[in-house]
Formats: sequence, C-alpha cells, structure tokens
Amino acid sequence: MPRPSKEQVAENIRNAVVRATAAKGISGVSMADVAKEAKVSAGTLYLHFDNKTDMLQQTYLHIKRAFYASLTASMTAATSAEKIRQLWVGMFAFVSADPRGFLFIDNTGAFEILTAEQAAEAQIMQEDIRQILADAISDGTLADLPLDVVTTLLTAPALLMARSSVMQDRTFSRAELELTFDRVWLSISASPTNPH
Amino acid sequence: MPRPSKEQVAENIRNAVVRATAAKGISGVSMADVAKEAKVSAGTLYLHFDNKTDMLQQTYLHIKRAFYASLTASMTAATSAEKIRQLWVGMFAFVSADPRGFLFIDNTGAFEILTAEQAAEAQIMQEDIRQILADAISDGTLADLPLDVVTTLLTAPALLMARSSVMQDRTFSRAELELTFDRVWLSISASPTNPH
DNA sequence: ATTTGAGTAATGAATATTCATTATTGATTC
DNA sequence: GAATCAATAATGAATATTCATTACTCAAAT
Repeated sequence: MPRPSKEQVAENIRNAVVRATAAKGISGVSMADVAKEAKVSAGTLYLHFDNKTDMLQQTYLHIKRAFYASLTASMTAATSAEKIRQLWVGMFAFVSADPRGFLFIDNTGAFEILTAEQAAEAQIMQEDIRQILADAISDGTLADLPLDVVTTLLTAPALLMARSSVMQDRTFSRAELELTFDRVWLSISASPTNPH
Repeated sequence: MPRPSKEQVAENIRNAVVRATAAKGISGVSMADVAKEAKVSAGTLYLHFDNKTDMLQQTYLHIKRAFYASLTASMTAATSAEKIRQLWVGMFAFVSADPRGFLFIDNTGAFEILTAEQAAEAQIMQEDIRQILADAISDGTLADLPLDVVTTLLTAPALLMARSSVMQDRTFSRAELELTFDRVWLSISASPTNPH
C-alpha cells in the first residue's frame, strides 16, 4: 500500500485543524489537539507547515479559495438576478460539500491571523462578490440596502444550514434550498417577485 | 529577608550558565540544566534573558567585559615592558577571582554565538590588547614574533592555571605567578633579561 | 502592631518546536 | 522472488518557551 501523497497528508491535517478548532476554538486549539485529530505525531505537522500560525493561515486560505471558487464556478449569467442566484447555488454547493470548512472560515474571519499579503488576497476575493451585489443594487435588481445587510441576508441561512449539517448530520434538499432562496430573495429584491 | 535583587538573580544565573556549560559543553547545555544549576525554575530564566541564545551571549559578554576591565585595571605604565606586566597581573587577578568565567570565555570564543554587533565589541576589546603587544614588538621590547604566538605564550599559562584552580580547587601564590611570568618573559622578550 | 492590597517575581504545567531515531517505500541487484 | 540499500517520511522523547497561577514583598491604612 503506497503512502498517502504529501497533498493527501496535508488535506488530512487541514481537516483535522477544522475539526479540532470547532471543538476548542481558534485560540484554544493546540498542536497536540490537531495531531491527535489527524492521527499523526505532532512533529509531522511541522513537515507540512512552518509553525502553528502558518498551519492556521494556510488552512484558512485553502478553504477560502475553495469557497470562492465554488461561488464563482459558473458565473455565466447575464443579469444581476441570475448572478446572485448563481452565487447562492455556489454557496450552498460549498456548504453541502464542506460545512465544517464553511464554519471554520466564518469563525476564523474575526481573528487577525493572516499576514498583510494574505489578508489582501482574501480581500480581493471578497471584493468580487461585493461588486456583483453593488451592481445589482445600482441596476435596480436589489433594494437600496447597505451592502453589509444584503450580505448578511444572503449568508445567514448558509451559516444556519452549515451548523445543522454538522450538529445533526443532516443535508438539505434542493427544494429546501429553492424555498429558502425565494424567501431571502423577497427580503432583498427591489421588486419582490419570484426571480424565476 | 528581602528578595535578591534582579542583578543578584542575574548573576546567579550567569554563574549557573558557566558551571552547566563546563559540564555539558556550549552545544549540549540546556535551559533545564541551567535552571537546575541556578536552583530556579526554567521559566525564571526568561525573566532575565530573551531566549537561550541571548542568555549565552549576555553571559559571554558580561564575563568578557569583566576580563577586559581586569586586564586594563591600572594601565598607568609608561614602558611597553611594564604595560605587558600589568596585563599579566590583571589577567591572573581575573583568573584567580573567576577561573570558571575565564574558561567559559575561552571555550565559548570558538563558537559563533555573538551577533555582529556583539562580535564587534569583543573585537574592539581584543584590539586594545593586541595594540599594546604590537607596540612592544615595534619598540623592540618584544621579540619579532607573530602576534598570535605572543598571545598564546602569554595566555596558555593562565589557561592551565584556571583549569588547575577548578579541577583541583587550588590557588597560586604570588611567587608562583612571578616565576611563571619570568619564564614567559624569557620566551617573548627581544632581549631576554628580567623585566624588573 | 496588624491588616490590606498593589505590584512584582517565580513557578511549573502546558504548549510549541526540534531532531535523532525508526519505519517505510520503491528501485536495484542477484 | 528475495535481499539490499538509498531516500523519504513519521515518530515521540527531549528541549525551548509561554503563561495562568501562586508566592512574596513592601508601602499604606487602620
């Protein structure tokens, strides 16, 4: 049986970081916690990451990039309404595939663990999404709300669903996602009609 | 009973560094070794030094400065011969007072533990002494020997005596020092007569 | 004289990290 | 196929460092 590849080991560790951090918190998690969760020795963590901070940073960035990729996976839409719908679909695809990862980046975002360079990268990803929402407000698709409010309304259900996924090990049907999106759409659209 | 002053604690630690390093070597000594020798906790070491390297550096520099001060304590001599004699007296005063410290700086000198800035300071101290010896060669007091040879001839007895002091817990009489200096003087002077 | 409380220092358990040793894999040789 | 060996990765004991807690001192208040 061949050894797991270096990337497989790294992924195992990243998943362990996410799980251990969920249990202990970003401030409370130790290298020993992660090593135990990953079923490797603590010394092995240092073969993959420079130090504890690097491990947390790289894990965050890896998941953030995957999240962003999911959000923008097929951004082929022409109208703002359809773009926002695709964002929503992409977001929930990610939440379904990696609810723990989603919670990790959400919880970790409030802590300043990133270097300036890394923070700039995360900011650029964020700006793309905000631009789509800002355009939708400008062109009259969305109601004239502050961007942060719109973001909250779109994201909050994802957060709740991710938590349900993890705590109760449940998944959401396509119908549930559609219904939820419809209700959210009512809350953010300039003219509250069904987007499809 | 008042607490020992911060300087007293620092000195205790420095002495412990010297003793522990004599036993384990500069590469082999650990913080736990030093803490045990000093009869303090390992955490206490970090109240006085930034880290292990800093502790070694500061200890080295402290002893080196004391050594230099001893060498140049009363540099009032007019002639080169008398200057060299005063160096010798100062060196042995130091060896008598702190044989372990002398061995520590001698042993540690070969390891590159100093920062560039600290090394420059040590170099300046060294240069002063070398200048006195170079002057003595120039003015015909000393034989025309390479400086390093002169330094070795002057220093080697001190090294041996420091070792005897520590290993056999013995001290050297003034007569022994005088006799030794007379023999060394014969080996380095331009005209081998007694300097006094 | 006694008590109180603030400030400082020391501790040692916990945590981060290192590194000599061990384990494993795959390529090569027989 | 078995044996050997070099390269690589993982281990876990040892070591460096941190930090919450405890201990201690001394000045001020009573």
